[in-house]
Parts: sequence; structure tokens; C-alpha cells
Amino acid sequence: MMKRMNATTKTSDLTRQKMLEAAFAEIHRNGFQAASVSQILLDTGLTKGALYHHFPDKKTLGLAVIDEVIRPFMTAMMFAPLLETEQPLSTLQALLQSKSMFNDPAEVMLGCPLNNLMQEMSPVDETFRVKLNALFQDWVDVVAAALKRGQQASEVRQDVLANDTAFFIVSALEGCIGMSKNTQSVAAFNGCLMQLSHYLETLKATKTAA
Amino acid sequence: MMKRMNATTKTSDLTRQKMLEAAFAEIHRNGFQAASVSQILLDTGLTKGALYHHFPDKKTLGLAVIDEVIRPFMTAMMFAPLLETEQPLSTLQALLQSKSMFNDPAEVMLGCPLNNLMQEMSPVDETFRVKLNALFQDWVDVVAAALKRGQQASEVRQDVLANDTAFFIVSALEGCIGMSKNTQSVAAFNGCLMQLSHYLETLKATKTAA
DNA sequence: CTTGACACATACCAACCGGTATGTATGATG
DNA sequence: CATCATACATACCGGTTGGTATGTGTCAAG
Repeated sequence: MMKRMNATTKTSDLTRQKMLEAAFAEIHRNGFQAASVSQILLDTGLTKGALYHHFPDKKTLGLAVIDEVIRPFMTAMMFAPLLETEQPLSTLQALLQSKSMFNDPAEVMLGCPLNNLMQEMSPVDETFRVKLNALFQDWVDVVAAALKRGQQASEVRQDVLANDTAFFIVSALEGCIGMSKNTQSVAAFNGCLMQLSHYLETLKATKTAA
Repeated sequence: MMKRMNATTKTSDLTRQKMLEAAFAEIHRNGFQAASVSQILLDTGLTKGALYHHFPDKKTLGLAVIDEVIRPFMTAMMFAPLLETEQPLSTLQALLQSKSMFNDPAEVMLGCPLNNLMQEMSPVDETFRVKLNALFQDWVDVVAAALKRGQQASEVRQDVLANDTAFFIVSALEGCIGMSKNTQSVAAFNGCLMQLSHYLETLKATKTAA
């Protein structure tokens, strides 16, 4: 008698998820403000009744995209590999060289969803800014924590300021992605990452250290 | 009999200039797509008749802002100091430390106008992308040329790839500005610039070189 | 003084936007 | 079977947008 309905199989949750993903794609293409609710509905084949049943308004939908799409993506992609490593520099180098960052070349030209939203929404809406900045700060904290572990493991020089350096690494990476998105050149992107890679090398502890 | 009317004093050019600057401010605050034509008119005290007399449409106005406001600004601010220097690293360091980059703290939170527009418009409109990328590429070229001069003058290491490095420097700087705009922290911004400064130091030629 | 082009102002429009009000099919529950 | 909430679909609304059509003041030329 009890129908099977865990969190993932309930049909209403599936439609909700479909809308979140369609909204993410639309926002990724056009930004949040220019994202068309109608287009999201066209993409999903759903209607306004469906959307506004699950979300009170467009803004809430956008915030939900951050929490339920972008954050999990970033967590799996960028946070996870760094969470327990004691060689953060090696791990970061591997991350930079992993081609997974631009599997789909079309996706590269759209840039980093997090950065896109930060640039657009932070000056315009405080709610967005706080949520986006929390995600960004989490990222920086993950990198900083990894750098500190690297210092204890003597992979990282003792005199590097973990927090500032982590902030810079993430900023420079986002900068590289952003600039390459305009240039539309994978070569330029790789060249840029190479320089970032060189910078990471300068953080390495000298072999002579204890 | 001949009225004094050089390029700057003609009244119609003044109104045009007023609109360009108001448009720049509005775009800087809200991005191009979200920029309201009506708001620009309110700011200038002018009307639609005036605007559409000087510009055929909103898009042309936006492109004119890039050519006639942003480009001159960037040229004076970032290009000029690098144009003939033979110590690019010192010049760049000075540029980074010059507080002129954030005279008005409110302006900092709005980010770099060039980068803002690139992030927003490049994936959405090819005309914008080409024009913005040309300006960005000019910037990179100026830095690259300076680095090459620095190599001849033995301030810069011979093994640095001027073009890639210039691209990275500009990208990282834009990244720092962008991230700090979200964080809304001048301290974070300065910390980020400090790391960029450290990176620049690693480009210095060793004293022992010829 | 007249003319006519330029530089705007005023009034207005069609299109589209996010959001709402309401109708309906489904399915669980008592 | 009756009831009632959930999960949507359909139709529509007020507001705003970029853009246009037209009117008007100014000013230089003839």
C-alpha cells in the first residue's frame, strides 16, 4: 500500500530537478537577469503553473540553482580533491591540467557559472552576493586549509600566507577562465594556466628545509 | 562670423558626451542588458528624442561607450605608463600599489568596466565580444611589449614567455578585482594584489646575468 | 524676414516580462 | 465512494522595455 517514494524518485521532485537544470543552463548562457522564465519552460516542456508551484518567484529559483546545482558541482569538481591532500600544490597542478575543465568546448566559452553570477549579481542584489560569496569563500577556505596542510607536510614554503595565497589562486584561475571566455581560445587558456602553474611552483618549499 | 565650434565645444557634442558618460555609469552599475535607457535619460535630464537622435539604438550606444569612454580611460590609466618603460616590472608594481585604482571605494565594488562587459556580453553578442576582446588584447599586447623591452634591458628573465605572461598578468589582475568586488573587502583586494606582486618578483632577472 | 536644417522634446506603441488567478487531472486517505 | 490536497496547465494582467512618429524651438544662411 505504501508507494515507493524516496527523495529521488518522486515525480514532483523530478520536475523540480528538471527545472533547476534548465534554469542553470539558461542562466549560464544569459546571466540571471536576462534569463527568460519562458525559455526555461520551453526547454523543460513545462508551464508557469509548474514553475511557480515549486518556486515563489524567479529570484528564489536563481538562489536554488546556486544551492542545488552550482554548489554540488563545485564541491565535486574543485573542493573534493583538495579536502584531505597533504600535497596541495601537486593536487592543484593536476586539477589545472585535467582537461575535465573544458570537456565541452562550448561550455568553456560560457565561463565559470559561479564567477559569471558573482560578476553580474553581486553589485545588484545583496542576497545573491551573500550566497555567492559564501560559496566562493568556502572554495578559498578549502584551498587555504590544503595549503596549511602542505606547509606541515613541508611541500609548501613556510612563509606563504595561506589565506591570501588561496584567495589569489582562486582569483587568478577565475581570471584565466574569464579572459579565455572572451578570447575564445583554448590555446590562450592553456597558456594562462601554465603561468598560474609556474606561480604555484614558486610556493614549493626548498628541498633543504627540514 | 564663424562661430567657435571645435570638436569639444559644439553643444550637440556636449549632450552626446553627457549621454555617453551617463550610459557608462548606468552600464557600470547594472551591466549593459539591464541598463535602462530611461534611467540614462533621467540622469542626464534629456529625452528619448535626444538619445535616438545621436544613436540609432541601445546597442550602438553601448558600443560607443566602449570606444569613447572605456578605451580612453584604459589607455590613460593602464596603457600609457607601460608604453615606453624599460622596467615593466617596476612600472607594474607601481601601478598595483597606486591607490588610484580604488579612489572611490564605491567604484571598487562595481569592478572593472571592461571585465564586467566582457563577462556579460561576450557569450551573448559577437559584436560586443570582438570589440571588447580587441581592447583586452591591446592591453595584453602593451604589457607583452613592455615585458620584451624589460628582457632587453635585463630587468626581466629571458625565459619568460612575454605573451603568455602578459595574458596571465592581466587575467590575474582582473580576477583579483572581480573577486574583491564580491567580497567587498579592500583588505582582501590588497592581499590579492600582494600575491600578484610576488608573482611579478619571480619574473625578475637574476643579478648575475649579463 | 524667410527658410530650412539641425537638435532636441513629447507622446505614443507593440512586444515582452515576471507574476497571478483559476481551472483540472491525479492520487492518497478516511 | 467522498473528500481533499498535490501537481500541474491555461489564460491573463499590469508594468516596463526599447523604439518610433511627430511636434517644436533654435539658429545659421540667403
